[in-house]
Amino acid sequence: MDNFQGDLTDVVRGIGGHMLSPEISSSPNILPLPQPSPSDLHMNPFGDPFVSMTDPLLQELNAVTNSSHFSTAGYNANNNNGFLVPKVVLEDDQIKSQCSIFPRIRISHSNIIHESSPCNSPAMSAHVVAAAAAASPRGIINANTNSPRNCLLVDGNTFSSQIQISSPRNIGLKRRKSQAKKVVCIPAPAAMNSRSSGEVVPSDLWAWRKYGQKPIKGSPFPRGYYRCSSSKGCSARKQVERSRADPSMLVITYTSEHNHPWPIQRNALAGSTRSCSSNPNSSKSSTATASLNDPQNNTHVPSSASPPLSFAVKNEQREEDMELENVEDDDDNKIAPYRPEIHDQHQPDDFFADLEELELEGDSLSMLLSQGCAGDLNNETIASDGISDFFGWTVGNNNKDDQ
DNA sequence: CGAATTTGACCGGCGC
DNA sequence: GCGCCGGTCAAATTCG
Repeated sequence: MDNFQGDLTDVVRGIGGHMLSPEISSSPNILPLPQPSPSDLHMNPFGDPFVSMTDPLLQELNAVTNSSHFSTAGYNANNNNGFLVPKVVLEDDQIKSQCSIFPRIRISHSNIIHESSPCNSPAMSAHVVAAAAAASPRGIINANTNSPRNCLLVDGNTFSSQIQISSPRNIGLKRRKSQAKKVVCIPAPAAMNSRSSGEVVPSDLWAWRKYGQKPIKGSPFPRGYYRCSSSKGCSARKQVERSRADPSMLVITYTSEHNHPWPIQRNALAGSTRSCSSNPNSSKSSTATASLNDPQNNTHVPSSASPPLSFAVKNEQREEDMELENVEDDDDNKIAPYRPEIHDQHQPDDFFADLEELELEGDSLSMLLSQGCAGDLNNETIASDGISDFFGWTVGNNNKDDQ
């Protein structure tokens, strides 16, 4: 499929394509799609669209979490609309088992719509992991959290989301030069993006310029290094690598913050990746033109079945800050504040504030999906058009916005 | 020809 | 102190 960019566009496209068929978009069973909030574009210094992106489920999650306790029960009976009651699980024990250093809160939330089906069916699972701690002395982040646990099923497709919050209790870990990091784990689209490596470079609203690539010990996949080219002097960087545990997943680590507003139009400055700005019909340098829906072109995606489309987001707290915060942070649930450097924009004071916004006003995904609903919905590649428009991602003829 | 990517070299942190 | 490793630099290459 020429329209498919083998990057984040694919992810969202996949999301939209799976989640929002025309009938779904108009179905009363669809979760309400809140209106976009201007703050959505300002709450994520990393420029990670998924960070501020709140899936519609999060709203229910919020509703549930606002209740007195988290339900650990499974799905309940359908409601009148055919929804299953979302299961919200506080999986603290699980987190503790994962990391004995930091107490964490982990919220799993899922929903099922219409009908049940295996999560590994043509699926879209959003797996959001928010962690404020660096468990590894070297700041290595394990974002291989892509197991399709909880599923939201939309018209036979599944969706799941998880929020994992980690509170830094990094006492005893030796300080190491590190920066605030945010990890996004997304399903790797077809590997057709870059010229030689074939590695997929997810695109987002920011313009990134690759400045290096290194093989990572223990991983068969190299790690690509990108810096923001949306604005000169921007220190934002990201690293893109495939998950060694699940090569079908891409782990994107955002470091530093953008020191400039979120660009209205992508690639306002030079620095947009060729793959993003090039003609989507170009077979050579267009970003991974293969689709998640096209297993034949997914050279890096297991051919068994369409992989669950999932992504995870993890916050990393500066270890320096952690240590400082440890002095005053006696509350396990209090996260050391992360202070982005975008001065003229509202930014959360801490990660929980971030999460709170994510829940309370985070409706980017919904907005995206909403726009996707309003877009061309005539086939499976549909719904992401609105999303792509929103992010300025190149989809089809949308790349005219790049100029 | 300008811009983006590639890739080897270099640098600094960390463990031993 | 040395080596390993990750991250960055910058020249060469490639592309539009």
